Amino acid sequence: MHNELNALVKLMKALSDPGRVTMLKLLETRPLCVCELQQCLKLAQPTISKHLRVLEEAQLVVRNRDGQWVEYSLNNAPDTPHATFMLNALHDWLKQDDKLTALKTELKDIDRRNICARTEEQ
Amino acid sequence: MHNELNALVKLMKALSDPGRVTMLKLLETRPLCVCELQQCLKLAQPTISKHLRVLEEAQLVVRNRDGQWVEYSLNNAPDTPHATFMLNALHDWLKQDDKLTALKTELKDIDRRNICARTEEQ
DNA sequence: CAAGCATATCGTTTAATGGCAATATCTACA
DNA sequence: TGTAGATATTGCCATTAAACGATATGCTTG
Repeated sequence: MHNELNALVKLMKALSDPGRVTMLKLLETRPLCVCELQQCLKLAQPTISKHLRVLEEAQLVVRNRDGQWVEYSLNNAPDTPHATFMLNALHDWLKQDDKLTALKTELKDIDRRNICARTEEQ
Repeated sequence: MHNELNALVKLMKALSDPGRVTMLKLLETRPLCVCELQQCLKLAQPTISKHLRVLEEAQLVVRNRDGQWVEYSLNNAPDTPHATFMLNALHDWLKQDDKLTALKTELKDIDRRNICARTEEQ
């Protein structure tokens, strides 16, 4: 279905989850891989992956393999302009959110090369 | 919960349903009561009412009683600027949607004074 | 090519959503 | 006041969505 309404609804649905919005805000800082997002969001790895797939299908993020990691970044050239529009809007929003700024700070100390998913899960 | 993130997610959730988006697009034409929206959307009256409540809680529409009817219109003075922003965005979107333009045309022939909900349901 | 880590997928459970019929509430008016 | 129409609420069912553990896949490196 090449329906603009459907695409729009899918985009809005993708933005309808606090975890996914948080991910997008974190990706404003820099591209991140799954394990880095997992560290920040304290969610199980499959949950993060699934959220990222939703964001990808809404054209909000793109994936690039980086060795053993998969790096996700904000999509700055989506098929539809709506995704870009919403990413720009989101960039201006939530600037005062303490939780988000704390997470972004925390991000500075996170390095994908120092993360072991198995052991961190405990 | 005076959380901007939560409010944002609630706003996006409200925009995550094709029926609700359609309602907002129709309300761009003029204020509408429940029975008029029901005529356009072909959904049961309680369903329309429930959708309108979601839109209202997201600050996207306001309600005003007009005699025996309740008139809903786009909210142009919400507490948060996000709702206005999204209504403006929506105004520019979906301009080519055939189904929507057809509905808006149909709207011209719809008059709340000629609608009898009970009989229309058959 | 085997081991190890990162990521994706599968299967399941629980919670949230959307739809409707039935019913309650509110307004107008005879 | 009592009847009728418009809207809201309630209760219920079907579908979707979110979370997780278990497991499969992919890449890197010994």
